[in-house]
Amino acid sequence: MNKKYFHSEPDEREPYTIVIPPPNVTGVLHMGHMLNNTIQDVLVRRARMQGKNACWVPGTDHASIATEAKVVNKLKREGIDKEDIGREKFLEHAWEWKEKHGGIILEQLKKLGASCDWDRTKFTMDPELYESVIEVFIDLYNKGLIYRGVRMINWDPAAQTAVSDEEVIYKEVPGKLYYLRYKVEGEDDYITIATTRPETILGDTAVCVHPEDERFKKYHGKKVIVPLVNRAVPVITDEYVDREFGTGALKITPAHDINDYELGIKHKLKTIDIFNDDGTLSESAGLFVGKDRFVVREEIIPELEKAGSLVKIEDYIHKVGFSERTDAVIEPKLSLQWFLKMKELAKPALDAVMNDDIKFHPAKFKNTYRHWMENVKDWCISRQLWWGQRIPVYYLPGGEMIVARSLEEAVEKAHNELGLKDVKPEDLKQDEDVMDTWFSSWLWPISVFDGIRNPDNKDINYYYPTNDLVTGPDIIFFWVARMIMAGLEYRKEVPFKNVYFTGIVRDKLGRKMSKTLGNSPDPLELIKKYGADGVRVGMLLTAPAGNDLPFDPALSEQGRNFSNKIWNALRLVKGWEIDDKIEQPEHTRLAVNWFKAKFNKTLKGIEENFDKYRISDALMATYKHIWDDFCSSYLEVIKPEYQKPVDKATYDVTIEFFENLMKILHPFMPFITEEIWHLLRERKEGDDIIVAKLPVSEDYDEKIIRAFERGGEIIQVIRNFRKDKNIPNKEKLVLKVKSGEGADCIMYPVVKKMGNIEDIEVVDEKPEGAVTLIVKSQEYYIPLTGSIDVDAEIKKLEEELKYTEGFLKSVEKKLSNERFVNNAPAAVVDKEKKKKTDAEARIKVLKEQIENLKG
RNA sequence: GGGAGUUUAGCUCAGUUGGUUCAGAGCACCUGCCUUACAAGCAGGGGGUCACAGGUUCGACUCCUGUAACUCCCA
Repeated sequence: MNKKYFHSEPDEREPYTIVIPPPNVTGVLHMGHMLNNTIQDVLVRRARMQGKNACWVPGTDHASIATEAKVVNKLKREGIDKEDIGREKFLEHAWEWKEKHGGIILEQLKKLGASCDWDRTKFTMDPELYESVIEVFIDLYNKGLIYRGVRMINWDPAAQTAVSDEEVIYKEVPGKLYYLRYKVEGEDDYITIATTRPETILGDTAVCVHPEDERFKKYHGKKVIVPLVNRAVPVITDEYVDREFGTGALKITPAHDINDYELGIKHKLKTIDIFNDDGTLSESAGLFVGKDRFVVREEIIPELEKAGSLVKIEDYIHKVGFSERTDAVIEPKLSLQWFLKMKELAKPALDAVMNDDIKFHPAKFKNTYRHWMENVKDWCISRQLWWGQRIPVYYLPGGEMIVARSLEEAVEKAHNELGLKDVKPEDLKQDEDVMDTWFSSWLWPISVFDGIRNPDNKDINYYYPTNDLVTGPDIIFFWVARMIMAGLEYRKEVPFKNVYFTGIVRDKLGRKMSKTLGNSPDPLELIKKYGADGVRVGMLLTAPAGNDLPFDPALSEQGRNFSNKIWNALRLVKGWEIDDKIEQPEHTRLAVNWFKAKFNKTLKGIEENFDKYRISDALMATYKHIWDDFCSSYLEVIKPEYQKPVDKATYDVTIEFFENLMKILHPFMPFITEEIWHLLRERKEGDDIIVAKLPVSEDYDEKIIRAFERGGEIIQVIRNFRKDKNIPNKEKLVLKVKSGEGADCIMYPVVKKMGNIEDIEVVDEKPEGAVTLIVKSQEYYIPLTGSIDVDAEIKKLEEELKYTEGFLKSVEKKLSNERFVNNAPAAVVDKEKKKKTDAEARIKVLKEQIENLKG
């Protein structure tokens, strides 16, 4: 669409805003994106058609670890080492890479039909977004929420950077449990410990036992000798130790295990860091220096055996943390990092969700959210990388820290605030690290409107808070929670009103789709095969909120078939010859009235579905309404006889119906609906469906809907009758109605047309040689010229009778239960009574029929 | 190990405050049709002890308790 319909500027209309969850700039479109963005597009298109000023802001994030890794690899292939060319040159390469490969994903989204405001495309490293991040860092630092400290962090030895707790994935892997014995100092006795990581004994600074554990009481206060390195370390006691695990004695390596670290602080133990940043052993290990941790794990065993320290080895399955980005085994490591205090920020953010200022769909994720927020830990926001916003902190040779936007500002601060008048720019050294990518993303709903730097600008005031956020539950903490914190901190207002959590797209076997498994279909191939509309429908049909979605490419086929059905309906309608002199037939008039009512009823249901964010239900309702009600029912009724023209009134109203149907379908299937819209009638410039006014449901006549249903039932028994008796549809029949209460139905003209009935007339008695059809308790007769199979008829009727009698019995049983009649609400009892009389009437009819046939 | 959630037709899921508008939908399956919009279709049809066991109630898919299986999150 080149007509700028996707673009939005603030005006007097009500805004409707979505910010895209920014995909990784170097990524390519996968099925998860398809689902996610299809849902956003449905919401945006609907809002636009409701007359709101719809704005969907697209963009990408810089994905520091992933992108840096890619650029490093590329340079490596060219024989260039990152360290050799230095920071600035490296960043040039990174930008070059971004310009070349970045944004492919946005082009792919366009193919899907995503109606983003492409003029507003943002990138987390754009100058204004970069600056926003820096401003926020400085602000939070000044508020005392950001601090620098040595903490145990998750170290990714492959990317050589710290990662946050959320970026560690724990997996169960088979390993070994090694039993090692430590000699008690000065005695001929040993304590045996169990460990999964024998290489870390080089960093041991204690052995810990449970204070109550009788087995070890005699060792309290003594020292043991760490094998190989022969270091004497104390035996300490702590209730943390699980007596059941291993031998009940635990080796303590404060530098390389988070729990050991805590114990180390508590018991004031020494800390020996035996690893280098790349996962090899350092000088302080004393042995195996320079060798990789996993190599050492193998090599240390024979050494331990030689030393007589190895007791036994058992197979053991344990959980190991892996880096989300590089899949390297995470090394807990002590490191100097920047942290953001979370407690204060979390409190209001938790409240906002719990009191429904922000609604989660489905609501079950409130639990997950609360649990995390109540146990929130400080966020490690520094990354040892170059691709990202560099931490705005400058160090003086004396160790003083200055937080400043620029070197100039830092120098100035040194002069004026610290009184260090002779500080020169070259004396200052900026922190080498950059910030976590999520530290950009958490500002996204604000920073895309420049609301951090210019908190009172037109865009932010108009578009913020945004309406809906559509994302996966896997990043509820990474992103959703933190955006809420940032929103409340910087705008004093939630960043969005609703969060729609999609499911995770899986393959037919229930496996998560991933590149490594190769089980993900290429979305663009699918689009080529089934059309963007088809794929959109296929995705949405099986994707209720929060449920995982086992994707089967065949689902897109259903979507394509639906497109096909619509094209055929158009072909039918546009193929009619129009005659403005003929009258509208009665059956058509009835069908038109019925369809109006049915349309409004369906529309009401769809509106309710959208209110509850039940997108797939809304689509299914639309789908059935078009296929079943419009194509199978309405068009079949009004369809003129072969090669006969249609009256003008009917044609006009049918086009109108068609238009309305295309409108309600448009958010789901933008391409076909726009095309059909222009084929339905001549349009003026700018009369496009994307900006058409969405119909709003009106009151409707329920009676006519019920009457049509009844007509349908009659048609069905006639059709079954024809099939039974092998009477072709072309042969006209006469239908007689037994006189009485239920004899009338306003839809008889429709029945005549659809059942190919010559005439419907009311009679008092069953005509000679006629077959009886029963709808509810109303009798119909069809006179037959040939003979009828009396025995078969009787048999059928008797089966029917038996069933109805059984039914009556169960109802009577209920009604004869005094406690039911006394306790149940009157309406329920009445309903049962009605059922009873209906059943009785039907039984009477059936019995008479059988008598007649036998007689 | 701690917490949350799920369990309804072959598959994916609806089922609001307990009462035949509650046992449903789509797909798949079976049967018959190349009927002049559409075989990517039309007309019919079969299929579920609502995970299991108890309990509350006149009445339970729906409420309570326990059991089992699966999923996710956290450690």
